Amino acid sequence: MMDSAAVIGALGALAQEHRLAAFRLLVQAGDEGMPAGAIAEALGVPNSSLSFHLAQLTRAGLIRQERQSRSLIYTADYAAMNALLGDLTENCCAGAACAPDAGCGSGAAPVQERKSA
Amino acid sequence: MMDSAAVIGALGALAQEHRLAAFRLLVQAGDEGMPAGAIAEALGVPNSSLSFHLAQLTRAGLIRQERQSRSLIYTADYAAMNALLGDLTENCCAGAACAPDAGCGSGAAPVQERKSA
DNA sequence: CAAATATTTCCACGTTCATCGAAATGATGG
DNA sequence: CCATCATTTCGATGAACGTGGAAATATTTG
Repeated sequence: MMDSAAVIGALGALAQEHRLAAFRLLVQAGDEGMPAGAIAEALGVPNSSLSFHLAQLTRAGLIRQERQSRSLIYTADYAAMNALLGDLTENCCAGAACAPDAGCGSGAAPVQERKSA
Repeated sequence: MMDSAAVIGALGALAQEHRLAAFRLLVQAGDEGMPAGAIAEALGVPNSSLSFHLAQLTRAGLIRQERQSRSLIYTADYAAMNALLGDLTENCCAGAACAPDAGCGSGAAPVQERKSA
């Protein structure tokens, strides 16, 4: 049951090209996560700019930060994302076409496996 | 399969207090929709401000406008919202806790019935 | 401690966003 | 066609956002 402010914060955090891309990247990276530098390189965004965006995502509670020696590893917070989707689904469900059955094994990204890459 | 730009547009459209409230109101209003004035009053936002927000939601494809004599009736576009949720779900599904089973009949808002109000 | 590495914070800049009164546009009725 | 009602567009203003180089902050290594 996220409150409106949290929902708005999460939506706003994802409503930006680089942040959405970063979040998607982290979701695909799985629990292993990725260091800030790798994300910046993958996205082609300067470190300082990316740092700003990662801070936004962190503040929204969508990702988490954890230091691993020199690097700061970022990981997606699935629970937070599911809470957001759940909240949105609740408020979208008007009896009409509800419960989006997309993705989730359809073949989009069978992630979480390629952690040994 | 919304493209990134569409997803960002929709997220950005919902990431604002008054717009999220307006969208929720329209979802609950069902196919009947609501005239701009009624939304403005319900939300306690000046007409001109609300008009701006409704335009944003419309541009994002989340709501639709239809004139009914003097009033402009707005209705939520469930398909668009479901497409958004589907896209987000796809990119959130990392094997972990996927498919948000919240709402959808749980008792949140058995809407779509009270259209004869 | 000094050098090297990984990231963040600071700062200044231009852009976009949100607000709301006032004026303009559209539609209806007498 | 004039008055009225419903809504939007215009315009100005202040706040928040996105950007990226330079400097500052951790952390490991020699």
